[in-house]
Amino acid sequence: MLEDRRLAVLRAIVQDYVATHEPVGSKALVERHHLGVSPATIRNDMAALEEEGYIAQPHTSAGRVPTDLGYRLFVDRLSGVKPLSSPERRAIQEFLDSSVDLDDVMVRTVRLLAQITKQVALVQYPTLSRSSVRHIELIALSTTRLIMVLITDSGRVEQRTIECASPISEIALGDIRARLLVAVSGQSFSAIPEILLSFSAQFPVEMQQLVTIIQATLLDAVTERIDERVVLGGTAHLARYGDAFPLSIQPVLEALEEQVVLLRLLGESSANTAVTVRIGHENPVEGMESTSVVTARYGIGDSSVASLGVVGPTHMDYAGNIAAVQAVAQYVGRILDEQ
Amino acid sequence: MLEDRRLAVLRAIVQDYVATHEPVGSKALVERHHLGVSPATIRNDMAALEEEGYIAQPHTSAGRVPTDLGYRLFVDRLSGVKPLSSPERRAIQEFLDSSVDLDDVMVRTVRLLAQITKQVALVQYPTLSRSSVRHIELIALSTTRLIMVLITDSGRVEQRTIECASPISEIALGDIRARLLVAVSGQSFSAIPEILLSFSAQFPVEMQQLVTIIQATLLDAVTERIDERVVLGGTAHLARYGDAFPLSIQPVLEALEEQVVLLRLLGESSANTAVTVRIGHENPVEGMESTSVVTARYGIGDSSVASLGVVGPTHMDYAGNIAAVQAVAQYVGRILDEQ
DNA sequence: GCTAGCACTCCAGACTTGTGAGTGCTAACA
DNA sequence: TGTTAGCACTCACAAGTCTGGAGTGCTAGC
Repeated sequence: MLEDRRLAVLRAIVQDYVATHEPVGSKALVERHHLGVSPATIRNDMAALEEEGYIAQPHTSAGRVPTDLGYRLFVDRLSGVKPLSSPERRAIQEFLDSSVDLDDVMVRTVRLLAQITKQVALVQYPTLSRSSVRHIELIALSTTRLIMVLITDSGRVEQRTIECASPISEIALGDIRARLLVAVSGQSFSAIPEILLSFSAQFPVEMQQLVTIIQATLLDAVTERIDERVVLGGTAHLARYGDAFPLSIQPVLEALEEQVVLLRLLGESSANTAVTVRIGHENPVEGMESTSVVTARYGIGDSSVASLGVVGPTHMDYAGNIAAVQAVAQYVGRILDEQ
Repeated sequence: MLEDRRLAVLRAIVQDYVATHEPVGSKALVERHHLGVSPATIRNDMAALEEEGYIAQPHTSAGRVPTDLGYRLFVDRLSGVKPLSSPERRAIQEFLDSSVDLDDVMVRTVRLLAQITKQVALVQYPTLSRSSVRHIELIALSTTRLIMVLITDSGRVEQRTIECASPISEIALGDIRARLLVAVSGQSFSAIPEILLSFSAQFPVEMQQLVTIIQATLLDAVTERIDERVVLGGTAHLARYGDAFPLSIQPVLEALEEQVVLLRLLGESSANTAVTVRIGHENPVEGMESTSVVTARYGIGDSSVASLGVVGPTHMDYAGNIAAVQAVAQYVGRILDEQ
């Protein structure tokens, strides 16, 4: 009972603080939420909450502000998800439905997510490790340059230009192309390295150089992780906080320019479908100690393939953002499924 | 002579203001630049310059600040380019030399430019209108979906997925593929629409639907302007200005999220190789009245194909930025030439 | 266990004041 | 005619002071 009210107080503090960005005091609390007790009582609860580290005072005689720990408790036990309205859901559906290819889906998703949440949005490209080769093409651009185009069963196209020291004969190239096609077509990416091991053996010594370089390029293409690409959008929302944003937004903007950082932010979400929230210093990235990250895995079929999420100040609307991230993750999975 | 000194005063004001971001007064001016006259004289010149609209006072008893018009005059007649140091040049060369494909060149360029100038950098993809078709491939992904891959002589790969209402027969597809290859291979993009006009006539009626959709997709691919893509980087530099940046950086960040806006910013630079500077309200984009844009065309061979540039506050280091943009444009052209 | 009351703290905003940078003007000078 | 020195004037800015009010913790009583 007592315990219950204390949590209610914490919830109220978080909600008010998120709404106003100003320290919230005991009196304002009883006025805005019908807690059924007097400010004095709330003060006792607040003292206890502060003792336990969930809230803090910027200075004496100021209201309380949730700590990272407080947000954590709020998210874990108190927030609940705020379901999207059905017009919102419909908007998502329609918006994503009209995308034409993978790049387009990614760009649209990031825009959508940024727009709904009014935060910075991140979307990671789906991993290709389970892809298999649909087609491979080798085309000469000049006597010493050629291009390799790799098409996967999911319709993804990868390209590589290859520079060769000595001139390439059309015949040799055709030969390699044909054999390569036979060898790898239909094979999964993960099987390719194995296959390539013995591939060059079937060619005469004078072609070895060319074969080797083509082989290396293909190997590079199938082992390169496209899922290390992250699309970013909505950075303008950062500026909206003005002074309310702790310190400057510069370190945050800087961090967000690094692909590596974006990947770390999206991180390894634990569960498969659940939404992960990293609050403040729980975040592994330097310079982003005052931001929170809400991420979810999205999947094609029922295997999860990559993450997406939003980044914002710790005093964000967790319930809303969690709902949005979850919903978008679901829809993206569905869209990719269809394609 | 008098005229000369007045311009020297303007130059000094711009330089000091750019360095300090604070209104500059007559006394400070004679101290920092050896103008050989007294503050009182400078004041007269300043009054004249203000009269003519080149400088302004934020308020009485404050120093002077250059107006957009003042910057304009400075850029046109006073600044001169500040050549890059040779280590800088070497760094550019090395940095760009190690790029592997077009996307990579674009990304590296934008990073480089942002880093050198400490501003937001923009790089437009080179136009393809003079490209020609090297190879075209049609590959079935499922019974109703196929992918078209178009490879240009410059090594650029364009892809499109095609959805078909009725199942596609392998034989029909092979047929179309072969004829399409004959029809368009080696042809320039600009010639393709003409060629396609009569293309579908050679197929029997039951294949018309498929042929039509493939045709439409190809047409779309060759007429789509890849040069409408712009890469952006260095947005974190915007935040560096803090309060020094007039108003908020939010509208600027918002504007920069729109591809269309980026294109307008890069705009049609007049001359071929010269650097174009748009100052403050000269800028065609709403919300960016207090930013300046320095752009240059870059070219493959000696035809100019696209633009790159930087965006920053009007009180930027024009001499430095102009030099950097020019140099990078040159190197990028050279790199693309080699490829 | 809750509440009312009270003394205490201390920020935020309003107001005041002094300082100094900067100006424009005028009169003298070269 | 252009330059300079001097002077009175303006006005933002910083520092200092004051005050109201929001918020707290504590204690005694219900």
